[in-house]
Amino acid sequence: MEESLNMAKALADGNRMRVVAALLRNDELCVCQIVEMLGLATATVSRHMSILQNARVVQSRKDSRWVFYRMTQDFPETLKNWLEQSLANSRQIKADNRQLKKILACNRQDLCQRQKAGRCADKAS
Amino acid sequence: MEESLNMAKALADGNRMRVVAALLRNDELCVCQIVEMLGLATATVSRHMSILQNARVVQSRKDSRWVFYRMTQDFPETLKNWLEQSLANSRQIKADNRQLKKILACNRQDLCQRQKAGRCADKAS
DNA sequence: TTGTCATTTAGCTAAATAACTAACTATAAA
DNA sequence: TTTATAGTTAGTTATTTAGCTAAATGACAA
Repeated sequence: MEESLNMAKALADGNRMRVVAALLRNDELCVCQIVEMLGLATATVSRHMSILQNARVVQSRKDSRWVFYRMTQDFPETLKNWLEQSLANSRQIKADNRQLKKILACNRQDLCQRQKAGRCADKAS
Repeated sequence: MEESLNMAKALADGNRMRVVAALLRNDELCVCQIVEMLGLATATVSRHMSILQNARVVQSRKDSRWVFYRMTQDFPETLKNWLEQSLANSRQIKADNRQLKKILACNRQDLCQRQKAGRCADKAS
């Protein structure tokens, strides 16, 4: 039960659920992009991502200074189906997807640097 | 997202997950039977059940003094599938199922009365 | 090497949660 | 109507968790 329980716990947080929803649509996201989407401190996001990773919901790949996260390959199809169905009509998730489009259009380096003050997405709009 | 999140939170507790696993196999269980299975105080179990009910995971039916819980009809099939698959090999869940057989063989009234001291399942073994 | 940048880890605080006991509600039996 | 019984609700306490800032790590650039 421990594994399933960890997975349920990993999903039982609004911010982590938003990240998972985003990764179900977006293949791969960089920490700074997730930070931008959630509007939380980088350290907080990092901690969320490590919870998701420990639960084997996501996996990470390091590319020079950036860390990218994606869903694990063995994330249960059944759970994926549930999330896709149940989140399809969520205002929050729809808004996140819209914002992500803007975020993905930004230069990552600029994004990271602006996370000490302004917002890329704001600038892009 | 709120609904899905509440459902995930409802499942993100070991004791509640055990109850759900039990209800996936047992159609309907009385509070005192769940108390016996989990080995927690009645009040604690009652609170867990109300969390599951608020999340629309379970529903209740009152029969004179007893309250029976079962899965809601609209509990997502996808989630049910995930739980069945991922919990199939859990030691804990298997042990619970074995114990439930003994519990279901007990007289409910005796069970309730003995919950102030001994254990029906112990007596039955 | 030294400095810079993206992320993680550590340490702290405030809020949420699970457990218990005790008090309450509702049903049924005496 | 009183008394007993099965569950729920309230109130308390201890643990867990999410958030922050600041310090540490690891990779690249000068």
